[in-house]
Amino acid sequence: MVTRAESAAVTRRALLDAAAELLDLGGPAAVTLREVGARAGVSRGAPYRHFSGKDSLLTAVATESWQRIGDQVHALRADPELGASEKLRGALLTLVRVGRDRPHLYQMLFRRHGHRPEELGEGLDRVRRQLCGPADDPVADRLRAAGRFQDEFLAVVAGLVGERNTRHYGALLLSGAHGITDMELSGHLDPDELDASAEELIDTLVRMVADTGPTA
Amino acid sequence: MVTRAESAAVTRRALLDAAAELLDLGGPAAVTLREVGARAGVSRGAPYRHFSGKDSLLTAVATESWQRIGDQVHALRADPELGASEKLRGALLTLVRVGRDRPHLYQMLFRRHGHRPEELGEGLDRVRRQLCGPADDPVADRLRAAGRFQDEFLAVVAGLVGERNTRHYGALLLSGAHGITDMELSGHLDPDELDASAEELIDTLVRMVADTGPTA
DNA sequence: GTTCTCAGATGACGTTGTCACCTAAACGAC
DNA sequence: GTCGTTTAGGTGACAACGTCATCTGAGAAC
Repeated sequence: MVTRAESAAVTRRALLDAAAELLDLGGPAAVTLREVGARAGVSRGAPYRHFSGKDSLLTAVATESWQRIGDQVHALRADPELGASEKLRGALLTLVRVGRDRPHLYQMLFRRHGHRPEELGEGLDRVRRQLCGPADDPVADRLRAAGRFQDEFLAVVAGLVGERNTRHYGALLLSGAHGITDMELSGHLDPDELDASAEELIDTLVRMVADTGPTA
Repeated sequence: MVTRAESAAVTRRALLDAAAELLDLGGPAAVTLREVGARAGVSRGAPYRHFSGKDSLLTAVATESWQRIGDQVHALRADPELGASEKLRGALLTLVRVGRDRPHLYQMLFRRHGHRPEELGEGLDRVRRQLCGPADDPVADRLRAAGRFQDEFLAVVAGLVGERNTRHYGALLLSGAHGITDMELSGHLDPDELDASAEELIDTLVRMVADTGPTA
């Protein structure tokens, strides 16, 4: 016999997996609640028993990905065979790797929420709900998971620059790695125009911070 | 009397303006072809006479924005009262300003296209068309407009680092500014966790490049 | 055994992007 | 001027989507 809680957990897992798979294949537009339900072996309305809507489901997928990334940096931080700058390089390249392997998922990691739905006329209720509505639960979870990753990352940065500069240079390094990844994914790092493999850019960034950070 | 070409150009302009306005108000989801048509004084199907679809319309809006940004950097580059590092700082802050003033438009500037629509099963034809289909004309225009901005930007960078390093450090600076902007917009630059106003981060970045770039 | 609870199924509704078809006015050739 | 052509724009229709109200049936609580 299968308890109800067990079966619900299995379904929830299957929904998340199906959503992640469809997201990888065709981006957010390909994540149809109908198709997600079908791949999870349930019907179109079933996801609403586990998530408040499509946005919430996609946000949950992003949350799990942030947790995995945080775990990876945690493991990398504990590796005794790596030096401080190697750990930092590895942590930054983790973002690049996720971006290359799963570009649509990467986009979800940095999705914006709730920007200026101020004066939307009288219609467009659907859009307003989408922007203002579920901005409480799942988004907060995602930012919390991202915060855990940032804590791990800052611990790595602290090994390279002084305690006093960790938060500032951590933000700079993180923004830099994200920007490099995002520029590459969006096709704005044209090799004919810019001398710019992501790895070389990150190496330059790490080197500059290692040279400047501790003494600044 | 109004010639047909004039009236069509007016309509096209009105469509672009309406789309940009709706984009600012509620993001891409709020840009409805029906509402765009209504605000432009035409009907729901009229936009298809000027753009191949919704994606093409939004891409055209982004293209115009890249052109404006390129013009701004061009004007800033010609300003005789600014030093090299001030010009660079101003160019980078241009991106930050666009991101803050018009976050949804900023997202369109770096939108991805055509990622892995490989094995999408038998259904989902709509998604496949959306990913593979109009990836020829309007996207190329957008990247061309962004390239013009990059040329202007690289000319600014060349004033700070040597000719030999311009393309590499230009890519690094551009990626850095974009990453900083995008992290701020997506809520990942928590002031409690990271010591990170966008302005300070960009100042640090410019200072590091100015110290390291010319000699590397 | 009876009642409650809740995961899931189903029908329905409104909205959307997109297309096929139609209309009429500007245009070019003569 | 007239006549066919071109084309911006309007309209009807269709499928797909997110979402909700409602129903059903099986585990859980007593």
